[in-house]
Amino acid sequence: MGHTRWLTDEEKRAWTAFTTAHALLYRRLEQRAKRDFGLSGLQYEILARLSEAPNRELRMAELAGALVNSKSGLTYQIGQMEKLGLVRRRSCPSDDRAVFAVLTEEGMALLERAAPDHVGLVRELFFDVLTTEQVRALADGLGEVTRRMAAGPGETRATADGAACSDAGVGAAAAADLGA
Amino acid sequence: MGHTRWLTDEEKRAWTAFTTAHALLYRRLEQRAKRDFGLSGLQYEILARLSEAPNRELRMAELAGALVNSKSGLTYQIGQMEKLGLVRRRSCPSDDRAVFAVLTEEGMALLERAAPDHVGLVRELFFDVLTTEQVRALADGLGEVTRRMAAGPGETRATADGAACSDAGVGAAAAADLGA
DNA sequence: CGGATAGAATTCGAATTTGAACAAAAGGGA
DNA sequence: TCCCTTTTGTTCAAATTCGAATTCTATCCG
Repeated sequence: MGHTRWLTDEEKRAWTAFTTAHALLYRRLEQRAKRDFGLSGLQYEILARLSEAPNRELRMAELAGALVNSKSGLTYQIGQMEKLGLVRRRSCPSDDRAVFAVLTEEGMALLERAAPDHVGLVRELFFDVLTTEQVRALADGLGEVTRRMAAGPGETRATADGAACSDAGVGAAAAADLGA
Repeated sequence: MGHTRWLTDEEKRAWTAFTTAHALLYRRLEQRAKRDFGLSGLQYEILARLSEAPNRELRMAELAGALVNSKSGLTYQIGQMEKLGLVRRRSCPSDDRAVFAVLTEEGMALLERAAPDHVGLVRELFFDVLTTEQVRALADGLGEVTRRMAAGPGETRATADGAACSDAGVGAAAAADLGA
């Protein structure tokens, strides 16, 4: 309704920094991962997410939600990675509609090789530049932004479901933090 | 060299929040702009950047640098937008290699219609959720991150050049802040 | 049970993005 | 002036992404 409240100079500065920093960082990370390990940015993220998931596996929809990617896009990428042997598909016994993407040993091995570089770059370009207060502000502020958006509408809503369809108690409680 | 310094829990939280918040925000903004005005996210950004530039025009390379996009990608998009009449190309008299992308009246008019929604959404989803301290931390911290990355290596380096090739003193000193 | 509705993933064609190769022009010495 | 290197923007094919169907399954309710 009422007229628009435009951004103040500082808000504008913050917004530009936010979007630009993200774009530059993502580009750098992707270039590195591609050059040294043949991984696209999305592929790295997929490996990382799966490595942290309970059985190193996630349902397609959950994974898509976590990555904020379209379902069809994920179908495509998982297909590519399956060809490469980094991931395999497993269908769910109790729900024939569901499909799990499972990290293979090869996939895990590749992630373990790629992660140090990735994390090193993130540290160098991001965390080494920020103060602890700034890091906390980011975690808190952007965490809240994320939480609200995830709750509200939008195509990308988590499926909730939880730990149904579990394959077996293979243990392997998650993995080291190769996520970032 | 030395072994990797992995991320602390808080760093991890910050990094996830940073990437996820950006992805969710971008998606929302793009959906809106597309649905209501037929503009992709990149197209909106192009309009916004041009509207703020000295003569409502920028050289292709400068624009690509500012948007953190590839040159070829920009060529394509400017082509599309030229078809739509939102932008036109102007070549530079003093340097035959250079090409300016110029915002047309139509383009400016469309931006003026789209900007209130865009900014409104940014405010609602982002700034209304953050405290002033958090906004400052973002602006300062991520601003510094950006500055360092822009300085260092990477395909996306600004061309510096400045205000050569100016067409004429058409005035129209920039425009309102439709940027964000 | 039967039928309607919703959910999960994939398919498919169109649009976009990417990166390498290219053409054209500027700039910089010898 | 004549090369040689750099800068600019475009072109092109291949890879990726997007979104609207499509298919198949589950779930709910009478």
